Amino acid sequence: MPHPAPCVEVALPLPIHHPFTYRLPEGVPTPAPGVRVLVPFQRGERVGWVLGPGNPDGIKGIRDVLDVLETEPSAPPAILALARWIADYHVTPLGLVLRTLLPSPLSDESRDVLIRTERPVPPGLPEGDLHLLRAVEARKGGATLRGLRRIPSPPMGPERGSGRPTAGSIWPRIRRLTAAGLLLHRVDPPRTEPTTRRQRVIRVVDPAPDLGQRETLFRRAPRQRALLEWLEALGGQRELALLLREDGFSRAVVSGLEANGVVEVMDEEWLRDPFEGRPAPESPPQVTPTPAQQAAMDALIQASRTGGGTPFLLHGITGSGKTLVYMALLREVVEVQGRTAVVLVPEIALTPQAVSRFRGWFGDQVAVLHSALSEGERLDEWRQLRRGDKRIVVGARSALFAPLPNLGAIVVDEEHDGSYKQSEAPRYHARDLAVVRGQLEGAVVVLGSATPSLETWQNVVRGKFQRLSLPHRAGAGRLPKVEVVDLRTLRSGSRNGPDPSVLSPQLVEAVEARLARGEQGILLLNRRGYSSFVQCRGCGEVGQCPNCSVSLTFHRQRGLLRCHHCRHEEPAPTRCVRCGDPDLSFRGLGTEQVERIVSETFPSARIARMDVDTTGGKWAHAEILGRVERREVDLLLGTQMIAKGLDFPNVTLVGVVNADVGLHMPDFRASERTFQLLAQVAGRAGRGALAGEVILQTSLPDHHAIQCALTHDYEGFAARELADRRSPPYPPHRRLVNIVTSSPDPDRAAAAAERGAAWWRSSQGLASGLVPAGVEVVGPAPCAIERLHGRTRWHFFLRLPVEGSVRHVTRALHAFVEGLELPTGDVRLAIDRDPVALL
DNA sequence: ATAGATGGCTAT
DNA sequence: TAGCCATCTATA
Repeated sequence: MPHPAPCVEVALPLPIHHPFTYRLPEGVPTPAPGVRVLVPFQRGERVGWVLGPGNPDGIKGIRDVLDVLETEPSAPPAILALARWIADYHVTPLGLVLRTLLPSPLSDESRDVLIRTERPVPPGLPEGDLHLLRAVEARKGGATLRGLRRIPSPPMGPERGSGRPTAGSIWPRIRRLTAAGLLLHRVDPPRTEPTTRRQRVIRVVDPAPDLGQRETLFRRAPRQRALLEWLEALGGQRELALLLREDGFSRAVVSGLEANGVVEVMDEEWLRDPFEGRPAPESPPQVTPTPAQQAAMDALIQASRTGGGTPFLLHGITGSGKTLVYMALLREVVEVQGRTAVVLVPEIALTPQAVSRFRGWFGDQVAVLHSALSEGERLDEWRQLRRGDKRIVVGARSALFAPLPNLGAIVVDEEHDGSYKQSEAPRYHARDLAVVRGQLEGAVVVLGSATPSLETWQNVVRGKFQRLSLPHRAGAGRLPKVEVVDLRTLRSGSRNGPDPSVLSPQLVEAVEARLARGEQGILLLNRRGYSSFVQCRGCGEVGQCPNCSVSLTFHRQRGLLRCHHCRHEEPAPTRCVRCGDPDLSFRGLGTEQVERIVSETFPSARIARMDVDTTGGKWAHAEILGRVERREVDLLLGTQMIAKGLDFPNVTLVGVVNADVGLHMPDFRASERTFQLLAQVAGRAGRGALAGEVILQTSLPDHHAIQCALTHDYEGFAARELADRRSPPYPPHRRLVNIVTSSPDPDRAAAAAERGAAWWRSSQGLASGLVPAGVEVVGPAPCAIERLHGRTRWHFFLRLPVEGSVRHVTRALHAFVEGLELPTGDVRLAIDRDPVALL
C-alpha cells in the first residue's frame, strides 16, 4: 500500500480565513511550524508559513510545495502562538498577521512584468489596448501588473472612468498584445532570499605567527609584514574594500598573506549600524535611587525571578525617573539571569537622546528598531536578536514581535500613548499584546506612565495589575507651577503687538523673561499648517477635500491646501472657488502661523518648529532636538511631538497656545487625550535645577481636563472621567467592538452597516446562543468622518461587559465575518476591537 | 486579493 | 456578436 503523500497546512498572507494544504515533494522532510515555504497559488507563486501537517482528503488538484525557504522558522513557536492569538482575537487571517509581525522582506509574491517591444503600434488598435501600451511605455524597464492596476482607466465620457482603477479582467488584453508581439510578459519569482549585504573581510588567523615565524615568512615580503601589523593594530580584521582603497595595500599582498595561511578572506554578513555617526552614547549616571524607585525596582526584580505574574503599572509623575527603574529590571533580567527583554516606546519618543541612553547602558546588546531604518537594516537587527547576539530590543509597536529567545521582561513606556494601536488589520494594541506575550512566556510586564490610560487604571483598581508609584520628581527637579489664561477675556485687535488670543500678555512676558535669562521655552499647539480651514467671507464656502469629508488645511509656505487624511493637495486659492470673492479668511490657528507670529513678536529669538511638515527627512527630528540640546534654539514650537519624553534641563517655560484643540473631537476619549497631552507637555518644564513655569491658554478654564492638568492631579482626573463614562457606558466600563463598513457608493456602505447590525440583533435572539447576553448593539450611523479616501463610511458598535463574554464574542465575530452577506461591489468591512477612537 | 466563468446589456 | 460590466466562485 502506498504511503499517503505527506502534506502541510500553509498560511498565506491573503484575506482568506483558512489555511491551504500543499503536498511535500518526495524526499522533502516535513518543515517545522513557522517555517516559510514557497508555494504555487493561482497563476503565481507566494511565500507562506507552515502551520503543521495537513490532510489532503477532499482536495482535488492539490499542488506541491515548491521550496522550503529556511531551516530555522522565521516564526518561532512563541511568535507563532502570539500570531494565532492575534488572528483569533482580531478576526484577521493568520497569514496576514504573520506578515505584519515579521520583517517585510520575509514575505513576498511573484510579480507579472510587462515589457514593451520595439514593434510599432499597428493602426486600428482598440482604445483600451492602446491605453495599456501607453501605460507600459511610460514605465521604463518594464511595468509590474500591480503598478498598472492602480492607474486610472481612460476617460470615456463625462462621468465614466473618473480616476478609478481599471475594472474587469486585463488578461485577455495582455494575451492579445503579447500574441501580436507588442508586449513581452515575464513572471518575476518572489524574493525568497532576503538581500543581506555582504562584505569581504580579511582577518588574521588565530593563533597569529610568532616573532620567529615572522622572520622567516617575511624576509622577502616587507609589505606582507606591514599588512599583518596594520591589521593587528586595527584589532585583527578589516573590510577588504577599505584595505585596498583607503589603506593602500595591493590585492597581491593580500593574496600572498592568504597563501601563507596568516590571514583569511571571508564573506561576512554586513551588520549595518543605524546609529553610525550619531551622538555618542550616554554613560549610566551614578545616582542613588530614591526610596520609591528602589521599592519599585525590588518588586520588579522579585517578580522576574518568579516567572512574571501580575503585570505592573509603574505610575510615576513626569521627571520621577521611570527610566532608572526600567534599567534596574533590564540589568537583572539580561545580565544576572541571562534572559532577554523588549522595551516599547511611542513612535515619536525614539529620539537619539533616548536611544543613546539605552546604548550607553547596555552597549551593543541593544537592537534599536527605529522608523528611520531601512527594511534591510531592520532585518539585520531582527536576525541578531533571533540568534541571541543582541538581547534587548528598543522600538515602537512592532518591536513587541522581536524573536527573542527566553524572554524575561517587557517594558511599555508611556503606555497610554495612542501610537501603540495599529490602525490597519490586524488592529492590535501593543500594550494589551505585551500583557498577552508576557503571560505566554512568563515575562515580567511593566507599563509605565505619568498619565495611565483609564483601562490600565481600572485594571489596577480591579486588582488585575499591580501599581508601583513614583510620586516625586527625582533629583533637583520640582513640578512646575501651572497658570491658566482665559482666552475669553482676551479679544483680538485691542492694541498693537501680537494678537492676544494667540500670545497673551502673560505668555509674552514669560517668553521675554526666558530670552533675557538665556533659558529655553517650549510652545505647544496641537494643530499643524497655517490655518485649518479657509473660508470665503462673501458666501461662507469652506475648502473641502474631494475625497474626505474634512476641510483642507492651508500651508502658507508651500502655497497649498492639503488634506491631512488622504494627502490630497491643491494650490491655495486667491479667491473663492464658488463665488469668486477675493476676501478669504484663514481660520483655525496652526503651528506655521504661530511660528510667524512668534518670530514677529520676538525678532531676536532663535525659533525652531517641529511638526510633521518640518521633520520629513530621516534625521530631521534628531537634528532639531540636537539644536535645542546645544542651546542653539530659544523657543521650540510644535505639535504633540514635542510633548513626549524630551528632557532638557534648561527648558523652564512651557506655553500651550490653545489647550482646547482636540477637546471637541467627537470621540469619547477627547478629554483623556487632552489631559494626557497637557500633563505630558507640562512635564517638560523644570526638569533641571531651574524652576519651571507652565502657561495654559484656553477658552474652557473650568473643564476637568484642564483643571486637573493645572494641579497635576491624575487621580482627580481619572475619578471624574470614569464617572463621565458611566452613562452612556464607555471603556473602561465596557469593551467596544467598532464595526466599520465602507464603499465608494454611499448607499452600499449604509446598506452593509444596516445588514451588519441586523445580523447581531437577530442573532441575539437565536437559540444558538451565539451572541451572549449583555452585548448591546449601537447604531448603525455614518462615521464622524463620513467620507475618507473617497469612500463613505458607516459604523455600528458592540458594547460588552468587561468580564466574561470575551471568548463568546470572539466566536460570534468569526461567525459574523463568515456569514454576513455584504452588498455586491467594492464594500469593505473592518472590525476594530478595543478601538482607540470611534471616528 | 484576484483570476476566471457567467449572464445581461449595448453599440455595431 | 464582440466587448463591457457586474456578479459570483474558488483559490490547495
